[in-house]
Amino acid sequence: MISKIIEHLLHYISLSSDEITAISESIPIQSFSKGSILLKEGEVSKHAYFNIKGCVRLYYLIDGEEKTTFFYTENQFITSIKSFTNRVPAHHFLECVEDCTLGVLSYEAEIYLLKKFPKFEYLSRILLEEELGHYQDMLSTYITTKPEDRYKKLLKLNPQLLQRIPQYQLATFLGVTPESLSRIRKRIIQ
Amino acid sequence: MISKIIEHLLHYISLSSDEITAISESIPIQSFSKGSILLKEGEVSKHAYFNIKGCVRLYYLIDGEEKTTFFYTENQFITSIKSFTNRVPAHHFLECVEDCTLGVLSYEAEIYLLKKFPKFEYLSRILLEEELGHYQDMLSTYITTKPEDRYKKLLKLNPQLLQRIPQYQLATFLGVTPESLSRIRKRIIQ
DNA sequence: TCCATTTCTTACCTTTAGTCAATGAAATAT
DNA sequence: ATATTTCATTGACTAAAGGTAAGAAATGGA
Repeated sequence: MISKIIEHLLHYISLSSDEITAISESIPIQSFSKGSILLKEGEVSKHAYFNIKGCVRLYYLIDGEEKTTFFYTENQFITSIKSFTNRVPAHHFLECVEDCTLGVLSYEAEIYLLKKFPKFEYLSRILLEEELGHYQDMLSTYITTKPEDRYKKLLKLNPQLLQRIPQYQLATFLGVTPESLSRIRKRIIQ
Repeated sequence: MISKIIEHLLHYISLSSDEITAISESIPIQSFSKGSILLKEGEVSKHAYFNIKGCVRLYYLIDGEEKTTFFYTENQFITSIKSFTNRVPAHHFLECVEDCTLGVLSYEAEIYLLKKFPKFEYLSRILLEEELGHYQDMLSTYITTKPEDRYKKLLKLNPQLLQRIPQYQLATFLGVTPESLSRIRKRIIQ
């Protein structure tokens, strides 16, 4: 089977067989069981990941409470960009919410790929532009809507996600406590 | 005087005199008076900007209310990335909060620069990585803190900004109404 | 300088979220 | 299968934010 990663990248760029080989060899595919920690607070992120299957969440540990700020699902790149590119400790955790199949790109492999195939600079730029667009949208959504609206939006645009993650993780992702999300759900149904 | 833009870019990359000339010619410097609208909701963003002097805010018009989601100050790039790169209408406005001096990069000029100097792909990637890092941090801050904490943080880390922008714009940026920000300020002082 | 406009503050009341504790449901492990 | 732990809901109370309206302060022109 042609890798899911290659398939995804072909949406953005054409790839020679050399390039496909290099990518396949540089980004090994690994399985992680539910609950696996990909990155701990205080560690320097050594890998970026491409999510082939499963769900990974990004969370902060603040006063003993986990605050989820992102869920990565199929066909998304998972990067703790500041830690990964600047080699500084991360302030968050990455955890598999489900059993996951991920492409694993080490820092060294990224450097190698970018050096060997300058074309990948273009690809990186395009992917980053897309990712940045998502983040601009998300930040705007946070500033301009209330938790209830964000829940409704998620319910409408991404109902499958709600089936995959526990509600207490969703709650902090929406910016409220689990109790409040429970009340929001109650309010909406009636 | 060497352009502020060149000066800024030299933090990331070395530039030949050819490259400096190309950048200088592709990114003309323009003045905008306070209140100027750089981008309207519904328009396709035709320019990216580099902020040499002044302050530009990004805001949404929602049910007749302006909700500010970003303030761009000196040495920041201003891009409505989704609209600019995908040639689709923006959902927000860009407005000068002060008299501004901006470098203006048209879509065509960006294409030209990237084509003529492949090295700029690298530069773009680095700048985007940095920008994405900021957005990841901001999103996290929004999810994990309350408005009062965000105000205190801004007061500590960027007190000058508070002197430059009206409080009702700051309020929506913090995710509250102007009245609530007024109450937060009162709470803190006492 | 004065007037008009804009911005900020305050008061009152309503709505929503946070906190803490208890209970019930669901998932997990042995 | 049962026991244990984890998760979701609910209630009672507290804290914070929203809505509305009025007035004070600041700003900007003419």
